[in-house]
Amino acid sequence: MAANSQFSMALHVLAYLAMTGDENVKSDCIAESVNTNAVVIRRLLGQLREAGLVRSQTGAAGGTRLSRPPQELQLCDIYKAVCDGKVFALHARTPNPECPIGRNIEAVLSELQSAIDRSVVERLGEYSLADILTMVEHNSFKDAWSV
Amino acid sequence: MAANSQFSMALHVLAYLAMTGDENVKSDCIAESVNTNAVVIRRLLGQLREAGLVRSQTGAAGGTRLSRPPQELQLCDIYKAVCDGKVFALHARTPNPECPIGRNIEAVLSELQSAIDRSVVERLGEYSLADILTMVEHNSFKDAWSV
DNA sequence: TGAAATGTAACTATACTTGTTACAGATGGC
DNA sequence: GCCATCTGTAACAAGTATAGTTACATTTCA
Repeated sequence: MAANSQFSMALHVLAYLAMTGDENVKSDCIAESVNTNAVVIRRLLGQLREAGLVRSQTGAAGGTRLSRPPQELQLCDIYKAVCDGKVFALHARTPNPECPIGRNIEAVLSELQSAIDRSVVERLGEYSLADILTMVEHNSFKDAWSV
Repeated sequence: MAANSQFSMALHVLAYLAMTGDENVKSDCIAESVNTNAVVIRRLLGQLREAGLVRSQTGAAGGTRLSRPPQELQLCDIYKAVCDGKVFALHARTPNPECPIGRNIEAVLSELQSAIDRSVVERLGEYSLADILTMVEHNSFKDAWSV
């Protein structure tokens, strides 16, 4: 229970909603598919809702559905909705400013961090939720992720 | 104290070793620059040594130095030496195999994970430790990381 | 009004990272 | 040979993030 599986769960949840189409889906149903607790799902849906990716209704007959068709949901939007988007972290403590390296390394690392994070987002932007759904339904992912 | 700053520390340490050149550097000196404990540095150096990026000598007058010139140390090698290289994690629990999504999503996510991780490594492979040292020394990182 | 759903707070268990102390082993200088 | 000095590593503490769980207020429809 350590690394961040939020993105994986989010894709699972959204693929499920894409499959069910334009109807309210209960968090219990999703939780059963993901094999976790319904509250975990509702927490995740909360982030997706904030990002405008899904809509929810409270009350009886309530539930959640996609706010846009799967073709219009890019993976980078999903990633940004549930992750902080940092591939690596900067120093925990600020380095020694009296050292020539320590004085300047943070600025350089920060730029590098931005560049790497940006490349991840760009790569994820090449695919939509519809692509994921297609691959899941056909179970044919071979050759799908162009190298 | 949560996210992984190993890669940042590794770049700092290696930049320091690149600056000092071909001499044995004590973990105490590096620790002072990074602003942490010498044991933390020695632990990190252990991983870099396993990956063949540095050499160490025990005993008095011992220390650590680069095993190759900075131009030949690619950032992707450093990344792979100290990180597991996963931008995101897969499900904590295996999804429900009786659900059409749950049954196939893991394979698709695994492929996606590989593709994203690969793109990070490729991006990091565009730079060497010498590039980092140059940027740190000149403190001119603007425009350095081509978008 | 009541059943059924969401939204959210609170708590626990687990695991990872970092920092720290302690000490065995290696090495070079005297 | 002895000793100061360094590495390598085990062991432990502290802080923090994720995930799982229980509980409950709130909303909504029939």
